[in-house]
Amino acid sequence: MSGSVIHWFRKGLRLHDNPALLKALALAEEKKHAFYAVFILDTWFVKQATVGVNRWRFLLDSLSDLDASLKNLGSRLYVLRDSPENVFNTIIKDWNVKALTFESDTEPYAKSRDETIRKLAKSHHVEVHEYCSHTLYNPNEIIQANNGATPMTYQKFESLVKKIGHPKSPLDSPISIPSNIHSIDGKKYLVPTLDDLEVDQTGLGPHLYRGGETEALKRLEMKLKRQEWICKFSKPQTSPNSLEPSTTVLSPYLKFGCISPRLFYHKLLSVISGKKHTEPPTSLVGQLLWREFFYTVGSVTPNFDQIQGNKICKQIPWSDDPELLEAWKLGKTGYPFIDAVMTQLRTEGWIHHLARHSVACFLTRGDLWQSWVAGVKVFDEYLLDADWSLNNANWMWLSASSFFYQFQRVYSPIVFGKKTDKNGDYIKKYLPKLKKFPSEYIYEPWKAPLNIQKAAGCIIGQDYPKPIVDHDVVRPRNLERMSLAYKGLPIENSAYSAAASKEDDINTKKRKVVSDSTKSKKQKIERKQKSVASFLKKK
DNA sequence: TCTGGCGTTGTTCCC
DNA sequence: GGGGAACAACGCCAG
Repeated sequence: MSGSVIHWFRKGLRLHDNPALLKALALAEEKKHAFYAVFILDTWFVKQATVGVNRWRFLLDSLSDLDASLKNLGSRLYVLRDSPENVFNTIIKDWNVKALTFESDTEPYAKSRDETIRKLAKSHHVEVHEYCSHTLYNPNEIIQANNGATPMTYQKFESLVKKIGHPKSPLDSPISIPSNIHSIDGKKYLVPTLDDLEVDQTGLGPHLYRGGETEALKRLEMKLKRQEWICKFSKPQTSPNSLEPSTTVLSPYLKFGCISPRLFYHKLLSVISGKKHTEPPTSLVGQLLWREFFYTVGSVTPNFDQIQGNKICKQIPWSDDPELLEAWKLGKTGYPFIDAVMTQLRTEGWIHHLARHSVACFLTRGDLWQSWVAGVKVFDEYLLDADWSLNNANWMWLSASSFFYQFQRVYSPIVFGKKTDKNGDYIKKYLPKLKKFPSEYIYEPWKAPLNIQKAAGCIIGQDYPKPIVDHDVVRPRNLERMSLAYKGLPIENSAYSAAASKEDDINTKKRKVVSDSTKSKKQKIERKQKSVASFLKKK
C-alpha cells in the first residue's frame, strides 16, 4: 500500500503562493502517494483563546472556500477536530503518512505546537517540509541583516529590507492535484458550521466581509483598479469614521492567509511603477512593511504579549478596574465617538486603524489607565483580523509602552472624530439612540440642554451613559503618571494623587457625574492645576 | 560617551 | 479653512 502526503493548512488558507502546498503536491506526484489537504480545528483555540463569533464565521467561510477550490481540482479539505498532536498520532498510522508540509509560523503557541509535531513526525519517519510564506520575508533573514539585533524603529526596519531587496515573487496556484487513492469516508471531516461548533451566536453581526481566498482576490482586484487612489494612498489622510471603510479591509484576509502578502506587494508595485506615488511608511506598500516590522519584532521578543518579562515594554503600573474595562468593551463610556467605534468593532469585526488608535489610547494612557494587555484581549476576541504580532505591537505603541514614546500626544475622544465627520453621521449609524441629537452636541451629548435631550428622545444618564471619566481631568493626571512611570518612579508620588487625596479633589471621583457646565469644569481644572502647582512648589 | 535630529496618524491657537 | 508654530518632551540612532 502506497503512502500519503499531507499539507497541513493553518494560516495560509489559499492555493496561490503556497510553497508548502506545492511541495506536497510535487512529492505526491513524484512518489505516487495520495494527497490530503488537512485543517485541524485545534481544541486549544476553542478552549483557551477567546475567538468571537464573527471571526469563527470568517474562518469557516475561508475553509468552505478552500474546500470548494480543492474540489475543483478533484480533491477536498479534511477538517479534523482535536489537538494537532492527537490528530497526527492517529492519521500518521491510519492514513499511512510519509510526508507532511506546512507554512512556518512565528507565534509562540504555534512554535511549540509545530515543534511537537516535528518530533512526532520524526519518530514515525515522516519527512517534514516547512516554508515561510505568511510574511514578505523570513523574519530571521531580517534579524540577520541587522547583525542579529532586533530592529526597533520602522526606519531601521526599512533600511534593512532595502538592503535585502524586494520580496520574492508570488507562486502560481496548482493546476492539478494527484487523485486520492485511499478511501476515507466522504461524509467525515467536512467543514463544520457554527452550530456544529456550538459557538454562541448571539453576537453574530452583519455578514460584511466573507472569508476566503476567492473573496480576498476579488477584493484585491477591485482595489487595484483604483490606480490613482493607490498612488495617492496615505494612511493618515484616510478617515477612521467614514460610513464605508476608507482603506482596503484586506487585513482579515492577510491574517488568515487568504491572500499572500507577496502577491499584494507585487501587484501594488505593478500599479505604482512609472507613476508618481506615495512612499512608505504611509503608502499601501508601507502598510505591508508595518505588518512585516511587527511580525519580525514579535517573532524574537520573549513575552511579547505581556508586560512582565517583556524587555521592550515600559513597565507602567496600570490600574485594574473591571468596570471601566467593561464599559469600554461594550461601548458604554459615555463618549459617543469611542462607543461608536467599539460598537462597530463588536458587531462588524473591523474598524479603521485610526479608530483603533483612538480607543486604545482612551483605554490606556489617555483616559481609563487600564493595561494594554486587557485591550489586546478584547481586540483579539472581536477583530476579524486579530493577528498576534500586530495586535500586541500596536497596543504597546498606543499605550506608549514601546515603539512610540511621545506620550504627551493624546487623542481627544471628542475632537479627533470631528476632523473627518463633523456631523457625527458615523456616531448616529452605530449609536442610533443618539441619532436625533443635533450635530452641535453629537460628540458631547451631556452638554446638550435638557430640552434638547428630550427632543432627541435620549436623556443622558438614563438612555445613554454620562461620561465615565472626565477627559479634561484624567488627561493631565495620566500625563503626569506617564512621566513618573518613565522615570521609574511610583505613580503614588504623583502630585495629582497626593493633592487629590489631600483635598478630596476630582481625581478620586472618576465615576462622578461630569459637570454640565463647561465653565464650572474649567474652573475646577484651574483650581486643580493651582493646587498641583502649589503642591509641587512645596516639594 | 555625548548630542542633535527625528519620529506614519495630537491639540490648540493664530494668521 | 489650511498651514504652521507652540505646547512639552519621550527614546532611538547616527555621528
